[in-house]
Amino acid sequence: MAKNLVIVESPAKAKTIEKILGKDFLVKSSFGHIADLAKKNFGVDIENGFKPNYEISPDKKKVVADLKKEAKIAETVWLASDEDREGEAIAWHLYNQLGLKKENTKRIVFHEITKAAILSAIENPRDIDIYLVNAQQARRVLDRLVGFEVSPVLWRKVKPSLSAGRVQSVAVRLCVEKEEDVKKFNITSSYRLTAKFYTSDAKTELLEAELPKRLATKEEATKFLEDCLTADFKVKNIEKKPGKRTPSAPFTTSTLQQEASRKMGYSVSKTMVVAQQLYESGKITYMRTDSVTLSGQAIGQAKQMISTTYGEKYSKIRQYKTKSKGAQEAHEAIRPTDLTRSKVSGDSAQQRLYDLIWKRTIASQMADAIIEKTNIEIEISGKKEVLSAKGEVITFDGFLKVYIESTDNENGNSDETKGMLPAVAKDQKLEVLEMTAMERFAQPPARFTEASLVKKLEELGIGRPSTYAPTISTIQKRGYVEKGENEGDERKYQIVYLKQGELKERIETEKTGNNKGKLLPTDIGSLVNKFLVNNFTDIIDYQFTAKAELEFDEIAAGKKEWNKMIGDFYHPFKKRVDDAMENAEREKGERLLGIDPKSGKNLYVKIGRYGAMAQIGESEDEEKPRFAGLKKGQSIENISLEEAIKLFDFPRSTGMYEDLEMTVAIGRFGPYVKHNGLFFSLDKTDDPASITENRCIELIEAKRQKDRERFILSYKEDPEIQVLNGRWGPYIAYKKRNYKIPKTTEAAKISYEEAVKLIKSQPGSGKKTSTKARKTTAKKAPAKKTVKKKALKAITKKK
DNA sequence: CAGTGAGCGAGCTTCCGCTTGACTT
Repeated sequence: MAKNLVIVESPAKAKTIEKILGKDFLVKSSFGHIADLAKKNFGVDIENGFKPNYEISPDKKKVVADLKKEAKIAETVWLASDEDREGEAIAWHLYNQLGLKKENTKRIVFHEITKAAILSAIENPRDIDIYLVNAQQARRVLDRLVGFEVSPVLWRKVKPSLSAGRVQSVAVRLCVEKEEDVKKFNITSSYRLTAKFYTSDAKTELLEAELPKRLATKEEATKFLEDCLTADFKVKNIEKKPGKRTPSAPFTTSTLQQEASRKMGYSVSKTMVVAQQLYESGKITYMRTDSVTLSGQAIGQAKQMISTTYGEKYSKIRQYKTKSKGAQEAHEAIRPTDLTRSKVSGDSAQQRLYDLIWKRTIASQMADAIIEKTNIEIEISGKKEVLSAKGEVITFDGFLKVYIESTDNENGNSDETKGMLPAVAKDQKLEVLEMTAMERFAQPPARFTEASLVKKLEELGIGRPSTYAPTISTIQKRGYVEKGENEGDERKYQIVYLKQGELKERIETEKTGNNKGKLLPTDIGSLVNKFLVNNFTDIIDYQFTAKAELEFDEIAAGKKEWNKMIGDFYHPFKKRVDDAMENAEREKGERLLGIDPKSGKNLYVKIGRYGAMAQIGESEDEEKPRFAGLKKGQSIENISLEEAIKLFDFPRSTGMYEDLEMTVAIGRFGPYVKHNGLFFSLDKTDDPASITENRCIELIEAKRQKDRERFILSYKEDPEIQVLNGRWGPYIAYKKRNYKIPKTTEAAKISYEEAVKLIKSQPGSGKKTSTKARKTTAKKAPAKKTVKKKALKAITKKK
């Protein structure tokens, strides 16, 4: 039996630490937070100083029971959760929920998992910092109040099941406003003038130069080239300037997500899944961090590695400081646990992500790259304008030997790719090969990608490393934003050029407006944002979190009561919630498109209970209006009358199959074929307006084939029991519930008796209908809730 | 989960941060 119980947050960390501490220590994990505000009645007692009502999270009951058992028999319990606000709260909840005693409980912290750091932590225990815990309670309660007060207003005024929150609503706002900027942007064009010269009679080397300013119109560009037809060119000046480049700091969660997105095209959640795998197999340090700090041991190892592999002059020890506000720095930067390991085993995603992390870490401890910048000015006889040729030569590569950071510059600007310039002498005459004036369009602001939105949120101090990926997926799941799929449309541009003493013109095309993978606000997203901006300006203010953080800091310093802060916020806020509930206009985004030619009635588009829809006729009329949902990709803002009229062409009969009619319609989940009471989804490439009878049959047969492949076994004794192939391997399906099959048994050989045994031994999973039904029937009359609501209202009215 | 959309009124939805499994298209 171990004398000491150490509790950390992550199980992978527990394993490592147990090895370091040896047999007198049992190291267990809490798996993050163990307690949270109750879900019902806000989980906060608003009338009693916002007293939180904590309960053990349902999925942590087992963990807590286990920890309690171990704590009881341990001589000393060491609470070793992270040293930040949330970690302190975890320690406090553990203390309370496990019923620990002050005399044998110790709070310890460490920022890196090394023997020295952990032993030193054990030497220097402290008490739980209740001020820091209070700051966390304030944060938690604030988020609950904002989320659970504002969301119901949206259900009432926009659409059910929507959500609002301190973090997600700002994320949506950023996307909506970016889109407005893009729409407002005036795309102008100008002419970029470039020239190519021979630098010697041998005509072997070319010097490329550019006119620093743009020419406004085609006329101006043509005039300029005409002037050059007879001009002489001469090197006016050569200037050389030294420069350097410095490596970036080691990865944090946010910068790792950005680089993995730019270099490998990973979504932020993909990056986190792969990083977690690397972490769990001990290859990298913790992947949810806002710190750029490397441990002394890692820095030492890097120095050693770099010196032996590349030479001493490539090594430069660097300590980085975080630039992001609100960073809590409970961990190290993300780095390989062993820097001598430049490659790891694992699948290709793991190898690539590891490679990225390894290179970034090593580069961060390497010398600057030294470059020489050259600028050659070229004179045009008879003109005052001067052409400029810029070049860059790396004289010492330094960190560039292993790592080059990508940028968000999507146009691959030619400025970025400068090379070495051919040797020329001052006053040397140059022979022109060609001169080109190319029409270039101004670039509208870049829309956010998942990763660039994370970057922006981090800059604003909104959200935490553990929530960036979930936030990005929440705003997509709620339908506030979606990823663009348009790879761009063709655009023509003009070129005027000078070659072999002649002036010519031509037209070329390029792709523009590529929004693939960019976050675009949906109708719902824009509408919800409009509603929130109008009614809850301060909550979705970009500074709201930053201001709250200042107050959390005061609470953590013991200079402010946390419930006082919440009270100061809540009372005016609640007034606006009530006001919006009562007086705010319902936000439907209604737009009159025109007249439906068939009925002569008005055709509208608006947001309904289930999303964007088109409507023919008036809701107030005696005759019910006709409705049709908008297709994916259509929006209230852009849809034309013609497109909207087409939506009412469904359901449409497409023919017969097996003596039964097939109809095509557009449902909640997209277009489908209905046949014999069953539904078959159309492919993305199928157009419901023109799909043929044969194609419908094909779809039906394909689905049937797939269902057959899913099937493995059934039993004579009870045909309701089936062994099926699912996304995660074989499972047993019985009466709409699903049951796991142990990995050791072969699915195809399960006997009826075994199957029954498996079903009996498990609660089963799947449709929640049964549990939900139980819940609702067991619930008593709901009178209580409404009474309480009314009582609350009366109280607020009095004030 | 599969043709909803008004209204009657029930019951439900919802937050952020800390962590992994469990999830069954």
